[in-house]
Amino acid sequence: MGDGAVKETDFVNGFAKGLRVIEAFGEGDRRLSIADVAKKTGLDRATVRRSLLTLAELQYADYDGKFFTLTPRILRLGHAYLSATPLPALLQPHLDLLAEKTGQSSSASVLDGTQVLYIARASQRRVMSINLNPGSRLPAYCSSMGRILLAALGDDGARDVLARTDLHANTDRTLTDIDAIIAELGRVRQLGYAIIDQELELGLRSIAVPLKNRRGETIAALNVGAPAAHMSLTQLVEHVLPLLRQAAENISLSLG
Amino acid sequence: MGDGAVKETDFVNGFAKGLRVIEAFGEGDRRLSIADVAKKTGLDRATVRRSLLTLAELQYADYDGKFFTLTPRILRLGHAYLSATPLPALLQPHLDLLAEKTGQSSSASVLDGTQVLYIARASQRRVMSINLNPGSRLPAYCSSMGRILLAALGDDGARDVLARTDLHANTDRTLTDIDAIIAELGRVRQLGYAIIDQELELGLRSIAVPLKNRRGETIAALNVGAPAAHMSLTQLVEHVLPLLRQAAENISLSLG
DNA sequence: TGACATTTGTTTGTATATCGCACAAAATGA
DNA sequence: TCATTTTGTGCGATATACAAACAAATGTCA
Repeated sequence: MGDGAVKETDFVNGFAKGLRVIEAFGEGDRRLSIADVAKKTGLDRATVRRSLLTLAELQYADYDGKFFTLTPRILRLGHAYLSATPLPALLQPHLDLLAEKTGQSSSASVLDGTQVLYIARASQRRVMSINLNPGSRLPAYCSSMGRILLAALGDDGARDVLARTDLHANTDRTLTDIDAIIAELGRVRQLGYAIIDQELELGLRSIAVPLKNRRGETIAALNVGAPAAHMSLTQLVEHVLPLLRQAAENISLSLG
Repeated sequence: MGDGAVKETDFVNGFAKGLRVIEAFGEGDRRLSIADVAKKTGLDRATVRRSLLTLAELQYADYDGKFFTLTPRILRLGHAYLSATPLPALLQPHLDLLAEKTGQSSSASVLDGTQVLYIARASQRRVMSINLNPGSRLPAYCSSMGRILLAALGDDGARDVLARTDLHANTDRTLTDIDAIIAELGRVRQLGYAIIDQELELGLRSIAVPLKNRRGETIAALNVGAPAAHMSLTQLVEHVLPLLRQAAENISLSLG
């Protein structure tokens, strides 16, 4: 099944398919029928049905005879990561402080495929039209943290990711040309920070810096996002950037 | 396999076992060997091995040849719930506001078995020795939101849950006698709020109120937690309780 | 150190469970 | 009503679980 090096007998198909079924609830509707999930996942309806009934039996999902919905219990799975991994817990108080000092929202993320994956967040106020929390994903190519994480991959690595990305213009400011983005990543590397000015969503600006371990490797990105009406680009660089860098520095030190 | 009404053929064992494997990472160490997980879950080593290799193949886990660790990608699963369910997103700005007004942490939770399960949280400062986030769980019998949610079950329902709970004294103030807790739940019902004064952890107080839908059913609990040194019981009731009630009222209205 | 016991990871054989297909039944809509 | 979509169900082919055996690593003690 896998294209990797593992033997077929070392792979549990039923488990892998079940995980795809859970993820089918990620985008859009929370109430899905068996046929809905089958369409979204491309799995056989009979297989989807068994997976969903398994989730319902374990109370990870509710079933009203027609539609399935995930229950909060499914949060246990992500929590297994959040509680066991030191990084998110370590970041949280620093993000809280950043949010407090700037009066805006502050987040941390890592790269997951072509997307930025939020691992921690402190929100002072809701800044975007969508709700962000640990587990949320945004496209890397047009988010400030994504630019930081792509820049850390080097030109070749970044180009690989971008080649796999669906580059579309969320606003009329969005960079969608690979070479233009690669050039921007060079500036990001040189300056040590990335700024996104309404490329993801009109009215939203954000600035991000890398979080590095002792070996100088970028292990995550930190950002502060603000409504364009609240923060000019100049303010972001002059007022927020020093705070971000300070936070990154403090966190790096406590990484030990 | 299940003890419910589903037929055996409608249950995917491999999936159910894989989920148990993921949850094995929830408590304690983030680096687990095959044997570690087998011990924690009670599953056969060979079965655990294939589940873990499946997770690694799908990049939900890393494997260094000896230990497995979950990757942030596992957050996608919990996010499937958070992004698809309106309640957590609806709650977040209200919790943010509560945290800002009180200068403390504010959370929302639902009951999951004998435990309180956090579905949203706004932290001004870290108040507890442990890190809480969506997916975190605390025992219901000795937490303020737990008392609210147990009270909503009625005496019989609450007694059922408590009978299944491992009641132990976290501090010398913890109520561990079922009848004493049931009596307290009566007061909670009457007053419309629950207060925990260092029953869960020394130095921590918290106050919670129910969040009700239009039919008057309790669908979640909201709380504010504070270090005992920052908030007296009187302050909680006189200053925080009105804010909590106001928030619950506002949220109820926006439930439509 | 070296022999022995324990633990761990991996493989194998076999009974059993699961998959995906094809079809039946039920629901939905024109 | 009929057409369409969705759900439920036997069935043969295949995949998986379990137990047991094995190999490798690790720990223990004289």
